Amino acid sequence: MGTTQLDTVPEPKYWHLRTVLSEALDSEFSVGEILPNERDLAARFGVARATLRQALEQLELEGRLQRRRGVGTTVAPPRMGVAVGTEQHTWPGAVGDAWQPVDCATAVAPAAVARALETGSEERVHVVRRSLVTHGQPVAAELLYIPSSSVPDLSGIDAPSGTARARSVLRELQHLELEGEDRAVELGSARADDAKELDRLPGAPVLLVTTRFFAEGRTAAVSVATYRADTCRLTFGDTGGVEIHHDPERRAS
Amino acid sequence: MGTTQLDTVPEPKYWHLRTVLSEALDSEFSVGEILPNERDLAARFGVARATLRQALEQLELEGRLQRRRGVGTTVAPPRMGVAVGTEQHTWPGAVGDAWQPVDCATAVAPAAVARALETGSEERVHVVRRSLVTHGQPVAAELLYIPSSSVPDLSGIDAPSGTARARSVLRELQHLELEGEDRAVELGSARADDAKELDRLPGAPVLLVTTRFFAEGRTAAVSVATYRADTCRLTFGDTGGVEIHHDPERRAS
DNA sequence: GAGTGGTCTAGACCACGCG
DNA sequence: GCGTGGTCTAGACCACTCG
Repeated sequence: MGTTQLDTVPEPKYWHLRTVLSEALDSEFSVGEILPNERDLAARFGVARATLRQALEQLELEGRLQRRRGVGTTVAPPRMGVAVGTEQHTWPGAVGDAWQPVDCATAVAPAAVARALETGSEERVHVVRRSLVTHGQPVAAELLYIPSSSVPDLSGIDAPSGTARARSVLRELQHLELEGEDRAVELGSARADDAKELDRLPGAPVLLVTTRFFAEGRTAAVSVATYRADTCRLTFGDTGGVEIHHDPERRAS
Repeated sequence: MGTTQLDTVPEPKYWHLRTVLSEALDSEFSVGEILPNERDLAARFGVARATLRQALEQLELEGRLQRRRGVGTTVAPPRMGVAVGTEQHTWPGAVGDAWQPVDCATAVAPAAVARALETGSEERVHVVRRSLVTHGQPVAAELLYIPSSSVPDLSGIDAPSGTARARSVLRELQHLELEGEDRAVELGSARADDAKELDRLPGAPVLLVTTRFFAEGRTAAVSVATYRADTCRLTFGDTGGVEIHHDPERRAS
């Protein structure tokens, strides 16, 4: 006998748990249902609460669960598709744009943004804050950096800041002819203020979408948008995208 | 005296630690440098190792650090931009495609893929595995699902499976006229096999890119690509994208 | 106030890479 | 074999929500 050594590499407990829970979610729970609390679940599976939590974190990352302090853990609905890039490019704030202007101020852009805008690193630019809400749920927060040179006729316009100002800046922007845009997506963690706006805790995983807007042969505006990674699927192209991931019917019958 | 209660809401230790470490990375470390080990760092900051690890996890999620078991924690280089969608659409495997075919088999597609392909849920399709390596580093793994109807002339071709077969299937695909494509990006966690291929642990955060390819008025192929979220920034559009995030020079001088 | 998830601790052992 | 990060435990307390 001895050690037959045929035992496969031991799978971590939390990973195995994740799988077991995932299957249970498919077969025994429906969307919105509340799971037993963490202490009970941990006891039921015979693991420490921290281990159980590691498994839940995975499932939350995958958009399968939603946890809220003081409330409980619920089964999340499938991720919602959010259209990010359509084939026909338009300025932010154009008709049909679902984003809501929140306010506007002038500030010095972060160095990397200033570089993209080719403004001096001391130069103040317009910063329009917008937010995207779908089905009553906050989905994304955006900061739009617009140098004065892109909105030259913004002079004696009424409000110095606030929502009205934001609308004015966006309106002025439409006067430029948009020549193209350029986009990047990466993983990030929510800063404290974004987290609050998105109704998440600081450090929550988010998808950062950075867009450069080109006009008059230069970068006329830069947008940095923060999407909730747990609830969103970003779609590109006109047709809306397929919902492929996590499919309970995976196993062939 | 009593509790003046003016103390702000206590920031979690791990979050504060993340900030402190982040600033230290900017000012005192350079790319590739090895940090002190976790036990030492925890002691230095007077926290438990688990707390310190929570802060490191955040920084790894943000692409600032790279941790490898048995080796240590190093300062990560800036994320590399990976072009995902170019304006001129082409089939996978077209000239200039950086993906490497790995092998090919026939299998029953996951239910959601089968639905997109409009094949029967029992029908076997070609599954081409490909991988993307940049600068000697594995970056992404892909599964390409191609129904037989999309590659009708794939008959007496030599190899029944393996890399040669994969190439044959891709070559056949070029004969169709590509009418458009459709893409979605979401956060996921690496399955065991993907994790291995990407040189990560199971559950590592990844960006899932799902693409539908249209030809002859239907979905002719579906690609599911898994990108390392820690090292990649996905770029869309022709110009390559800006590197905006994490910029040490954030503070204006 | 009771119950939830979120944070934190102090310790143990394991899997891996490397010399 | 040694040092690294990865997993796991058993417990404590905190912050939040809701009845």
